[in-house]
Amino acid sequence: MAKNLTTRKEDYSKWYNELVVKANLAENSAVRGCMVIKPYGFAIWEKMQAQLDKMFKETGHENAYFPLFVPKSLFEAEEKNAEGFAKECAIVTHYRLKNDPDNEGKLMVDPEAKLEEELVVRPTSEAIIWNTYKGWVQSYRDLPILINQWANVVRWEMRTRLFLRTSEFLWQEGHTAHATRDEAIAETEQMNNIYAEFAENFMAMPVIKGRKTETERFAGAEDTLCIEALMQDGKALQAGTSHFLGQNFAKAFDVKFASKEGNLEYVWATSWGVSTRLMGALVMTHSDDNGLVLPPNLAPIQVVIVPIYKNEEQLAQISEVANKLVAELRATGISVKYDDRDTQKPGWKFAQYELQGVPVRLAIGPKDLEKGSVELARRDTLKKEFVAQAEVVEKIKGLMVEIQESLYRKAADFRNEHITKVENFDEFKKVLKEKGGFISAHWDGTSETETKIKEATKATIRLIPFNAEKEEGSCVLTGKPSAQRVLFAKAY
RNA sequence: CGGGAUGUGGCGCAGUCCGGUAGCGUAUACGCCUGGGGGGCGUAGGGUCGCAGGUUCAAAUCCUGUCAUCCCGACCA
Repeated sequence: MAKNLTTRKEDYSKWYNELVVKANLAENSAVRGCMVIKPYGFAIWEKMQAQLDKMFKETGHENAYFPLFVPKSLFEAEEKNAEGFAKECAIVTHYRLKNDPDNEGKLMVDPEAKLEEELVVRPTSEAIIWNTYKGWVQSYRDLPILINQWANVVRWEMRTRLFLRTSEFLWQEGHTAHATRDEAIAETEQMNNIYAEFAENFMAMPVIKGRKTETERFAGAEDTLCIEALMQDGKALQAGTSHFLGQNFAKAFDVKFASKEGNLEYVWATSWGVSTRLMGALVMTHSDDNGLVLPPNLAPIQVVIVPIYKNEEQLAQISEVANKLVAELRATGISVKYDDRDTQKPGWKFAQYELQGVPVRLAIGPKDLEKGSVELARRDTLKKEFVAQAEVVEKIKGLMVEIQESLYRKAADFRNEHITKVENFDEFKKVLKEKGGFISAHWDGTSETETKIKEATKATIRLIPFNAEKEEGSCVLTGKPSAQRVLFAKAY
């Protein structure tokens, strides 16, 4: 069993940090706040990317790429957006180094190489993209523009954690331009739904869809939709956001088009994104004290086969069976690894693949050769059974679906058990402290109340859920009338 | 940026109070035995003790500064 992993109960955040490193997902780098995503972690990210990219393209989007640097004058054009990010921007001020005359062998910034205009390293790309779109749009015939980019962005964070919050992270950002308000709103909703579908069907992570309050809204947006997930420690995590930007950026960057009727109008905009933060969400949704647990739909290796042998002849016999299974499994689209390295012991391999969350493990030894069986172990339940070699491919095909569903169900049960309705503020504080999770409560709709609750409890309104029934009530803090419950939680 | 903690072979740590030849576990390399859940025995290699100053005959140890990491706040996807 995983020897050195701190348990979730002992210290959840330590467990997370250790797991990310020990499962070979990522590690800290020599650059403060920036991580190295290791091959195994990147393979999971690539699977996420591939699926999302497919979903974006199926809904008519195309990929493009915009610059890393944003001239300060462009950055500040949309004031609210600029203000929102101002405090966490990295800025390029110079373009050259030179030998330091006072310090042999060292370099210094050449003071004569100061840029006339500073460049902001993008914390998000609205500014540079809208400046570009200005040149692309003249007529309603040029619309809509449906573009996505896969990129890195930099937000100078004070406290960082692998995947959850790093100064540089990878993400995709979609930026669309539309002729009408309704069309842009529909796009915003569509993308939020795509995120939800991805989270639930591929990450096996249940999410709640809803709308952000004014305080939590994206800087520069008129409306922010989101999906929120619940982690095993009872904290919420924003897993994706989709913004209706109204005409804010069109006005800031003067992006107008001639409508069918011949009027000059500002275009309507959306932007939407998910980041490598999803990796953190994936870890914290399913994994256990033995290590990572990956849903089959995102596992880089879905099945691993470990031979158990005492000598070369045995290995040769086992490999014959194993290679046949590999071929059969691959033919059905299952990714499988036959780990016949002689440099590691079987027990070590078991532990390692468990730590790395491989959904299904097969072990084949001399006894199996006699019996025509294999030992099959499920990562999610840790249960082992012997399966006839002739039946194992069918069995695994079924398991891929079953494990995927089972992980989702388990996470959904946990999530549902951790949505608690409360009717007054004492109850609110008690539930937050003792149970955690989402708290469903009435709210009077004001930012003042939201802020007071945040200051008193550290819980914020995660979202105003879409699926909530309309229910008259009174605000949990002020007692003022409220038409709907909202979900509060402490958040990542 | 404030409060706290920690920096010692690749990794995890002891040694620091009370200055006197740098140690343990693990990992690595080699050999043999092993092989159905992180194996056993033996041998070997590997450390300017975060960095820079200072005190001292002598500093991992004491003093000053500095940097980094982690935890708790403020900020945030």
